[in-house]
Amino acid sequence: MPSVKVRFAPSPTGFLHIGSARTALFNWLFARHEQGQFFLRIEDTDKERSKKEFLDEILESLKWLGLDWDGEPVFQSARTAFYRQTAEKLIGKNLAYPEENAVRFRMPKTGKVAFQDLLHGQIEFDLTQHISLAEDLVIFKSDGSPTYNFAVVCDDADMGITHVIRGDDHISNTPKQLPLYEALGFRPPVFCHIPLILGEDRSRMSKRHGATAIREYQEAGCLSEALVNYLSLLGWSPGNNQEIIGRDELIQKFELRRVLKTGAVFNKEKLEWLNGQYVRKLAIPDLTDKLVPYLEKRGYAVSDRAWLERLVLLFQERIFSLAQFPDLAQFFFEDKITYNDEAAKEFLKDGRLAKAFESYAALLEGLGDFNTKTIEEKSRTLMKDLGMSGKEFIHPCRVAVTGRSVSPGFFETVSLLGKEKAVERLRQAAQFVQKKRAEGGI
RNA sequence: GACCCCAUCGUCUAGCCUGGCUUAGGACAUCACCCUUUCACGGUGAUGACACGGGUUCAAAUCCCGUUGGGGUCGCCA
Repeated sequence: MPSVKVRFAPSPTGFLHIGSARTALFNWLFARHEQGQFFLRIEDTDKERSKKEFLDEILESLKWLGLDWDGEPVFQSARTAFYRQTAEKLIGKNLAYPEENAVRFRMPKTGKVAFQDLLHGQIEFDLTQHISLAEDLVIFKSDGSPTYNFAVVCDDADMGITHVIRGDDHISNTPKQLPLYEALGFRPPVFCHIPLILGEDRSRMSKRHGATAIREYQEAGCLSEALVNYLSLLGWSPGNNQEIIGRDELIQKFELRRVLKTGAVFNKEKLEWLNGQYVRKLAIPDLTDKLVPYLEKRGYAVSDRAWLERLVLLFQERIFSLAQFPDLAQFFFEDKITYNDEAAKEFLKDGRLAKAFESYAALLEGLGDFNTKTIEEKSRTLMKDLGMSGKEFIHPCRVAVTGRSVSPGFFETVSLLGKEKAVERLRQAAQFVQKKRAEGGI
């Protein structure tokens, strides 16, 4: 039993597309599960459209996803001589011929081309009925470079690829490639055509459906393990009801035969949910490390690591992506806060507030220990003295201190914000409500 | 249009290969309730699907055929 050899063959004519990434993932998972090899082949025969920066981004995205490849990537642009020699052989046997500087392969004109697809079973094409198969296939362009279908066959054979796992949009390329294998005397690999990732309207996922570049997901604060988990569940499942599966477990459980034949619609909400699950599982120091770049991007520099980790702990349960963090925690970093209109309207209209804020500011100012427990105890005593309920007191105070109606636990927030800021903001709020009342209410 | 592929809740899916154990299971989303100082997390519950029509069979989501629907491909792009 020869060991499994698969490949992922991107063209550096764009970023790593989410659909391509899933194809790469299935190849990688299959190779690792079978303890085979996963190669990278760069299909850069299109001189016009191939760009170095695209290549760099694709490689970077693959690394980020954790899809490590074996050996060095093979570049088709460096193998023109090999393709040319192979084409010469065909010409020598009169199986191909030059025509206006291009070379065409004599396609068989009658009969059928059939193959066993690992997922679909027998697939066959009647050569007399399929329009695109009627013409002789161009294998070398007049600019001297090989065509896709030719280079693919030469390389897959030369690299000893045992399984070609690719999108099912390639099914129609297979009957063009098979006669080439035969003419060249190569044994064809096992083909496995997997379904595409679809957009909401069930057409192949593209930019108009939303983010398609892996990099965009990375930048939006998606965790790579969550994306890998999500992508693996698009068109495949372990067979039980398991939703959370890490990389190692994926490798262990992945079976090509369990891949579905139906295209799957990409669902952003479920990805977010899954990402949230992974965020929740992270150790605080790790999560903090991952969050720091997002803070820096916003210009929020934090020198007190211990404080930051306490803050991260407060938000770990409520963020779905890393990029949300600076927004949700904004009031911890900005000196000045502005009141959210709706929040102010709803929670800053109680006539007792000016006095309550003043008293509360004074109380906090006098506190020795500024920990959550002490703050909560003293705060509750104050509420009682003021004759206010928890809701009547806490909601307005939250708006006073954070500017919004949503935040982590109030007492934790006050504690972490620190005495100085909390007191200052409460006094400002006292002035604010007084002024508003003088003007005739909010 | 021709050729090819596909068809279970709105979405991702289990079950289909090896027909009965299925009043079709889980997850996301939605709704309700619980927890609670808000949001979120967590918990409980609800709504919700075998595209249709023929066969085969004692029995079909599961096998076969057709219809319909959707998608993909028809380049000297990859």
